[in-house]
Parts: sequence; C-alpha cells; structure tokens
Amino acid sequence: MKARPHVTLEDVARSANVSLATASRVLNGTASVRADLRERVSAAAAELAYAPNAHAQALAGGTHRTVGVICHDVGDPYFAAIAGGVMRVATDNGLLVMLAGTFRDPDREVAYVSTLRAQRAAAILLIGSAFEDRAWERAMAAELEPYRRGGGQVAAVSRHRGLKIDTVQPDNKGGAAALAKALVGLGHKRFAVLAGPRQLSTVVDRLAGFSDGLAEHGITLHEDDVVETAFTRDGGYDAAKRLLAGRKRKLPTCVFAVTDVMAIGALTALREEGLSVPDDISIAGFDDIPVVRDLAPALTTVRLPLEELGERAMDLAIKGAGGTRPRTVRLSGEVVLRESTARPKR
Amino acid sequence: MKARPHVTLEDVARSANVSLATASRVLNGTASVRADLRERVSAAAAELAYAPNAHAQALAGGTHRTVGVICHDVGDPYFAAIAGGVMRVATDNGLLVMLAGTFRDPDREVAYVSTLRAQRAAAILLIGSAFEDRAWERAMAAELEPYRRGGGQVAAVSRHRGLKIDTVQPDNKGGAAALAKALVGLGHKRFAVLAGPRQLSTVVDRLAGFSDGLAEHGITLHEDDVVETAFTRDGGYDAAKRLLAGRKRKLPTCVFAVTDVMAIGALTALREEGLSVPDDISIAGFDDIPVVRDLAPALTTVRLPLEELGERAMDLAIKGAGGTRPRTVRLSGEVVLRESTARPKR
DNA sequence: TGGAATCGAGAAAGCGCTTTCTGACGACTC
DNA sequence: GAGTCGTCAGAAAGCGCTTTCTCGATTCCA
Repeated sequence: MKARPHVTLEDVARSANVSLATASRVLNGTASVRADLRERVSAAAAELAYAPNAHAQALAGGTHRTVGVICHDVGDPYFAAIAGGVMRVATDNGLLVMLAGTFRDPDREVAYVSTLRAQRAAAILLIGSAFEDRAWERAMAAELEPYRRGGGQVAAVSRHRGLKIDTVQPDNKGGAAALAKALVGLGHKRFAVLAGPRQLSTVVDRLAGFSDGLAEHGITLHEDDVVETAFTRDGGYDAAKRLLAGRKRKLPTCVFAVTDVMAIGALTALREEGLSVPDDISIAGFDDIPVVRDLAPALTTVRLPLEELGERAMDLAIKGAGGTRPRTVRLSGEVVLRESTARPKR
Repeated sequence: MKARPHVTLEDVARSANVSLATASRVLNGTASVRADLRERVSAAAAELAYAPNAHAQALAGGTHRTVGVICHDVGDPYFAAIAGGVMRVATDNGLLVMLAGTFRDPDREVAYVSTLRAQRAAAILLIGSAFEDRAWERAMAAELEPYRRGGGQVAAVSRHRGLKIDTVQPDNKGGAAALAKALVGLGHKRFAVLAGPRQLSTVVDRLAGFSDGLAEHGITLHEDDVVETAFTRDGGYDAAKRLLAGRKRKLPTCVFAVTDVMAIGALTALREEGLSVPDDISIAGFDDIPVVRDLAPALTTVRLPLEELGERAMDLAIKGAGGTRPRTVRLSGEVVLRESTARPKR
C-alpha cells in the first residue's frame, strides 16, 4: 500500500461513481439523494475511512465547531471545575473545546486570543480574573473587537467590566461580606487576609467585600492585616509563614485566604508552625473547590457553583449577543461553615 | 461602519498596493521583499487588525499547529498535572492544545479522535488508562491507523500495548510492588486494596504489582481483600465505607488505594467512621498529585513525575516516529512515606 | 555598452470542501 | 400529445491562503 496523503471527498465520490456534490450532500444530509446513490457513497466513505477535512469545511463557509477557553492555569482546581462545566455544555452542543493556560502571563493571554481568532473559533471564553491594567485592556480589546465584528462570540467568567463582554460574575464582594459577617458572628475580632496581587479584579472584590462585611460590625481591616502574595497554593503557604513570623504575639484569631487554593497552602504552613486549626486560629477560604471538604479540618469557605459558572458562560456564548449591551449573569455564593473555623479561644 | 465579515489577506494586499503573493511573503517572512513594500504591508496589516485565517493556511498546505489531548476527566488533578506538562512543551513549540474530556466514555473517546483527525491535528495524545476491551480497541485502531497514515503523530501516557503507539509508561507495577514492600517493612500484614474497574490497565498493573510485592514477603492478597469501585474520589469514599461495613472486626491494618484521588475519598470516609489515620489504620495512595502533601495526615504514596509524563509524551509526538516499532519511555515512581502510614498498633 | 545572471514582484494554480447554478428527466396539467 | 413544473445529479464557482512559475527590472562581467 502506498503512503498516500489523505482520503478526500473526491476519492469517495470517484469510488462511489458519483459527483463531488452528491457525495457532499449524502455525507451532510443536506438534500435528498436517490437511495442507491446514497448507499454507494456511505459505503465508499466507510470503506476508505474517510474523515472530512475540517479546515476545508470551515473555509468553504461550513461550520466552526471549536470554542477556545482561556484560563490562567489548567492545574488549578478552580479552573478545572469551571472547565468541566464548559465542556459539558460544549459537548452537548457538538463543540470541541480548546483549552489554553496562560500561566498568568498577560501577553500570552492576548496571544492566545489572537490564535483563536485565526482559527475562527466559534467562541472565546475568558475564565478568571482580568488584569487591571490599561495597556493590557487595550491590547485585549484590539483583538476582541475585530473578532466579534467577524461574528465571534465572547464570554467571560469573573472579569473586569472594562472589556465590554458578556460575563458570568460570581458575587465575590457579597460572598466575602457574608463570610466576614459569619466569622464575626463566631466571635472573631482580629483578622488577617491572605490576598493575591491587587492587579486581579477578583482579589480586589473579595478584599473589598470582606472589609465591608467587617466594617458593618465596626471592625476595621487595616492595610497591614493584608498579606499580598501569589495567587497559588505556594503563595498561601508563604503568606501564612510571613504572617506568623511578623507578629508572633498579636496574632489574628482568624485568617481569610481569598481562594481555597491559597487556604490549603496556608493550612499546611500553620500546621508546620505548630498551630492547631481551629483551636489556635481559624481559617477560611473562598470558592469551595471539591477537595476542601476532604481536608482535616474541612475548610470553611464560600461555595461558588463552579461548574455552573462554566456552563452559563458557555450558554451565553452559544446564545449569542442579543442586544448591544453586554449581558451579565450574577451567581451568588453561599457561606459554608466547616471545621476550620470555630469560636476564638483567645 | 458596516458589518463586514473578515479582513483577508487580499484586503491587506490591496490596502498596501501590492500583490497577494507579496503580502503573504511579508507576513510569513518567506522570502526577501523590498523594504518599503514590507513596511507598507506590515502597516496595512496592523491597521486592519488582520488575522490570517488558520483554516485557509492549513488548507493551503501550511502549518497544522494544533495538537489534541484526550483524557478522562479534566477536573482530575492527575490529568491536570499531566496536561500541564503537555502544555508547557506544546507552548514552547508554538502549538495550540485542544483538551478534551471523555468522562470515561469509550465511545466519546473514539469520537474525539475522529474529530481531531478531521481537524488534521498535528498530533493526538491519549492520556490515561486504556479500556481493555477488544471492540473498543478495534474501533480506536480504525481511527488511529488512517490518521497516522495521513501523517498524524500519536502518543500515549499509560496505555494498553494493544494499540501499537508510542507510549510513556509510568512503572505502575514496580511502583506498587515497592510500595507494598515498604508497607510490609513498617510491619503491616493485613491489607485491603481499593481498586478501580479492572477494565483499566492502570488498575490491573497496580494491583498486580502490589500483590507481587506482598507475595515476595509471603503475604497473599486475597480476592476479597480487593474492593472494586469507581476510579474517583467518591469511588474511594464508597469503597472505604463498604470495607468498614463488611468487616468491623478483622479490619486490615493498611489500605492501599490505587490512586491518590481515591485515597482522598477513603481518608474522609475513615475519618467519618471515627478511625484515626495512621493510628487505627494506615492508608497509601499512588500518583502523588500535588494536594496530597497538604492533607492531614499527609498521604503516603508513590510519586510519579506527572508533569514529565506529559512532557515526554508531547516530545514523543513532536519528534515523530522514527522506526516502525512503537517506542516506549518508562518512567519509574518513588515511594514517599508520609504520615498516613505508620507501624500497625494491632 | 551588450548580454548573461540575479533578484524580486505578480499571476495563477491549487488545497478540499460547500453551495449555488444548470440542465436532464419524468410527472403533471389542459 | 404538447407544454409546464418539480426533482435531483452534476458542473463550477468560490472560501483565503501558500507556492510555484513567469517575467520584468537590476546588477555584473566581459
């Protein structure tokens, strides 16, 4: 057998002794074709293991069945959960998902959008906090705008409003405020927050919400109660260590890590330093990624409907933009008190 | 401004007052072009926010810059870690990754390969245990074979040898055997194994390795010491509960869950039943996914170089098949004893 | 200064498919 | 039985790009 490049529709047509057009019609069910011809074409296609060239189909004005999803880190359970939701909806709609991780590099994010644009992806989904940065925003808009003008759909999860796109927005502020109130309700008065870089809108919102929640009870969150760190497990770990190193005596009774992933790192750091959670110190996270219920102690957090976040974003993109105003779907979180928080003993 | 479809190379060429060919050459740097023309083309392209149509490029015999990665579940940390490795290498090589989750549905897996074939993906990576099923294997081969004949690269992580493809194979058997020996070394004599479905080759290998390792020390793993369950966190949870329910008295002193994810579920189940790990019972997993070091107690496991698994698989695919024989890269694991295992007290 | 050799730009031929547009052919109507 | 539709298969025109192939304009050597 010779090494031939690819089986084409023409091969199928020739083998079935019909025209290209007829073969195409049979394979797509576009128009009615006499039964015997239809039969011959199907048989030939199967025989030759024909797979249509998706590029040619796309070029010929056919379908664009792929959607691009851009997130910061595929390995992060938060994104993984959202991506799961996206994929379910995508699969249900016969769409292929291209998942890209930017490793939090703004330039790479813009580059990916550009590539997706070149692929004529049916939709682009931006998952995760935007960078609050004018230059980045401009660059992003410069890619997104022509993409949409060309008929592309764009939707985002948890994004900056600077980009005028359809968004599924978890209620970061409200959730954090509710959490703050719940923690104050447990009797806590001295707090510390492990925050990610303030460039990220999610960080800013959760911080603000938490601060507001405390303020309602007359508690002020001072700037030096906030430890800024990387938005990762290791970031949480480091920040907790720094927190302890800095103030061995006037330790807070409760620590709020702005994401569960960071809380997990912090939990380990606290344990390593010989502190018992929640006896010596309480800790709470945000997101309710699947694994936190399996921790010991199980983590108090704000439950976000992660999969739904992804599903709704995909929905938004599929349904297409109706009006000209960007739509926003708000999804609220729910405080889940678990064993990592308790009444303070100090 | 009118809603126009897309900026094409022709638009750019016209705007720059050069021919299509010249514009193409400038944008690809294919051949030398007079400086002023080059300048004009670049300017026009930027001005119009031109993005080449990747489909047209692919069709015209240009580049195929996308690779497909198929795994069981994107949300599973094991796959996420491997995918991270794949993505790093892919990005370094200017490739786009399309990640697909099959949710352990064999048919969907085959369907994805078919789609990827249609996309003329540069490579297809199969991540995770194969289904040990003749019909599935045949269907898979029927897709893969024409794909490779057409120049496609295929590589796998942790797969069945039935499919004759390049493979990165973690040493499941050896790792499990080493783990068994280490556990026996701690003094354990009565074991139980939480296993996934035996359809999956990974399960079979780890089970066999563990059994062999025990056998070397004269310990026999009986069939009813093995609890078969779903290959997930919940599977581990359920299996552990069943284990306890079944034999409140002659409890094993050590439980081996064939994956960390399952071990995590089991850990929670054990805790819920009031058993202390490792005082009442020891537990070990396999894979060393990132989160297990943050558990309390931290999980004993077999460390697999997960990211490297992905990297090597991508390497294999990029380097292309040299000879006709499928290549196999073997990566060994390393037993990591942590706090979830201790000398048995019973 | 003439002719060969060189260089670079444009014309045009596909890549594999979808989709009008055409044109047979048989089934109708009056 | 002549004329009119309605069907359905085939011919052909792109979709947007890359890449020969071609040919005019330079440059260089004799």
